[in-house]
Amino acid sequence: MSAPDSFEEAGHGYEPPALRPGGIAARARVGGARYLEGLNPEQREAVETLDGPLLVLAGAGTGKTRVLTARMAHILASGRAFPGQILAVTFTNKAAREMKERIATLVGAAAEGMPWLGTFHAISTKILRRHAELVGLKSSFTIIDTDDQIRLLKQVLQAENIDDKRWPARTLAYQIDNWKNRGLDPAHVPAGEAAAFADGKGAKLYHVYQDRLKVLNAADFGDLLLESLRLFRENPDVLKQYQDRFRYMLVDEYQDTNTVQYLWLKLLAQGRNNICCVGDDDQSIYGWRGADVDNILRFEKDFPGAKIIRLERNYRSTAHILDVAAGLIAHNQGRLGKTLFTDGEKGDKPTVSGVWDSEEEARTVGEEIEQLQHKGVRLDEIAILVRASFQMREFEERFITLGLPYRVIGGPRFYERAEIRDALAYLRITAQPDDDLAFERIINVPKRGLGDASIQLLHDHARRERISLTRAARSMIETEELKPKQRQSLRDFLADLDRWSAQIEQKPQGELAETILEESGYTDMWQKDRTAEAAGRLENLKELVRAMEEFPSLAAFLEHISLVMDTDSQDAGPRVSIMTLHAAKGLEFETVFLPGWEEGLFPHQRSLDDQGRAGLEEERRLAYVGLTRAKRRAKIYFATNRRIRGLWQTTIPSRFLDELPEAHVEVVDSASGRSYGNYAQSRFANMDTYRSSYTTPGWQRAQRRNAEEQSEAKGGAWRDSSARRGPLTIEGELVAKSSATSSFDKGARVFHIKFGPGTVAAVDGNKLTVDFDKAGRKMVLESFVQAA
DNA sequence: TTTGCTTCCGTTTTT
DNA sequence: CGGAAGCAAA
Repeated sequence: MSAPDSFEEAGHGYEPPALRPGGIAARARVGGARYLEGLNPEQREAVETLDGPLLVLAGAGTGKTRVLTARMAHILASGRAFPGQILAVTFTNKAAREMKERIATLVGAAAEGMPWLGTFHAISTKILRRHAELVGLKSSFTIIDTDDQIRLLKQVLQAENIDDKRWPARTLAYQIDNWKNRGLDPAHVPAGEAAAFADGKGAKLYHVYQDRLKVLNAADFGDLLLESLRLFRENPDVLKQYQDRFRYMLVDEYQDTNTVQYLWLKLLAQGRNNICCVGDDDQSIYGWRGADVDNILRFEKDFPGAKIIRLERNYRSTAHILDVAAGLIAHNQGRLGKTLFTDGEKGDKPTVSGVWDSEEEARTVGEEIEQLQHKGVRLDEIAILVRASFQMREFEERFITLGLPYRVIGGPRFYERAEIRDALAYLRITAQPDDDLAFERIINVPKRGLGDASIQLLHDHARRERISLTRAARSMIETEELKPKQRQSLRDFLADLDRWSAQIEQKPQGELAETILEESGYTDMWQKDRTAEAAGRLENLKELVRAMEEFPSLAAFLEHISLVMDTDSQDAGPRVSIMTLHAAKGLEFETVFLPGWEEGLFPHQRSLDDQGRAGLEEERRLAYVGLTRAKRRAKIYFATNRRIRGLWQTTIPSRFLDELPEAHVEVVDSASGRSYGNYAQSRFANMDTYRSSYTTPGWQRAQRRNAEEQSEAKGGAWRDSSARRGPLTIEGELVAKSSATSSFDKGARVFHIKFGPGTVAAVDGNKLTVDFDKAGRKMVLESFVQAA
């Protein structure tokens, strides 16, 4: 990022001609612009209102992205700005990418570049790199993630002699993030909060941490925003440059902005005052990570003269679904107010079913999906949206048994996986020998006999001499401080490093990465590992190398990796999606299953305890988000019993169920024909009808189950618990259907995607009982394993 | 330095 | 109950 790019010359202080013959403007203008076609009046107004602050309140499924992209096309086509003069911010890379693609289709290559379309973080980074020295960084600064952040904080705590048991680094990291989200640097932390951590040392630690980051020439995610805000505040001339430059600003998902982001936007908008924010207060579900709904609620006050346009015409869901969602969200108080409608069909009423427990819930959902499948519904049009990820397991297990293809969305991102982070650390340390965090991460991975003790010595030396760990290592292999074995090991490692860095210019980065991973013994380490995940990890490493090849150089790759690397591995074939409600925002499915609508789980107890009414309202918005994902069918479930932390607990139907407008909801019995939880009871909130948990069938069953499970192998318990439940269709069906004989014999070695390698213990038609090396005994369908 | 055992804790997650 | 993290013993 050293070469000054086109910033200085491109459009700085230069007015683009209103219309340029032969340019985009002329092309798009002919016969009423193409990008305006098919917009409804409100959407069109939102696209054409270019001057002054504008808030577009875009309900779920009302064509928000369409408006944003059309608006950009309009700005470009009308010659009001060059691509480089539009600032367009999103929260995720995915959103940014989608927007880029859609603009490209609208206006063709003209939008190429759109250099300032990106995430808050990507754009701040870009700005920060240009003026890094003004905030005490070098433009090549490293962006560290949460993991590095915590390790660094541990060191800080240690250096300050603070017991990291009583005051965990995680908590401090959380606190610092929190401050950064609110735009507070160490000097501005409120005294009360500063005192709350480590007996008043909170602010001091924050300060020390920031200093350490500067020494390491590093910034954490929070810094990207906070430091660029500081840059603007302390350097009015720099701010002015950007204010002049950005003739038009667009902000996606404005309800998710936190305080720094808000302040940052506000500063920039003071230039041209053409800021358009798009969002939906009813879909604000990230309060717990700093998003401040008030930002959107306050818009008119913050930006005087602001215009508000509501998009309420919904193009996604049927009327009943919208009515149910509307009825629910109407229970929230702090909202701008907006009611979705559709001219489309009424459709099916969303259903609410009570089931006995989570097992029956998974079974019922599984059966319904199979029925839908028979009706011709594609599996990738079906999603299961849960409140908490532990709910996923039961569905996964059920689907494995059924042989129903599914995919779990979410989970650790690609670049957060240990193996990827390790590989990146190797690359970082090769490219930038002074990257202490990278050094520390991999110095003993794979094991080189350089454990905590040796690292501590290195640290001491580095600190004493004020040099990086790599340099410290170089000088320490010349001394007697380390034991001979360690010294040799370290010497070898440094030799490796030198050899690798010498090849940076010679080899394409992909090849270099392969070499490094080979020679360091890293690949080897995983090849020797026989756990279930090892194969996947090696696969991920290959994917990393493949991804690297897309970049022009190793440095370019490293610069982008921390912000842009995505997890999207598009595995083929239609599958049911399982994900959290949070992960579902922005997506849509024909059919949506919404299990676990019970008090305590949804709304989540923690949310209620910590946030009170605000928490409840956010949970309700989450429910709203869930419902509005459905195009045609929404199916809600609640279980009467749920196992939480190993204990069976009797649960109460969620209050949200009572809030659904009765006229638009269908209450159905569970598939087993027995409706355990009585929805009618919950409607009138008669909690007394629930017997004490000591006498409920669930508790008693749990007692029996626990007793039995202790004396049984896992596989046996599985079989047994089904038998105990009376007639269980699934097992009978599967066995009956399987006239085919398995191609595996008892004793065969097999490999399962989820459970890893194992040995076949028994064969029953197309069902195998397998003793997995790691996961224990499981019954699986033959089609789910491969010969190993 | 590494291992196996104990303890603790338990919602959501982008960058 | 199950996973992660931390800690004492080999």
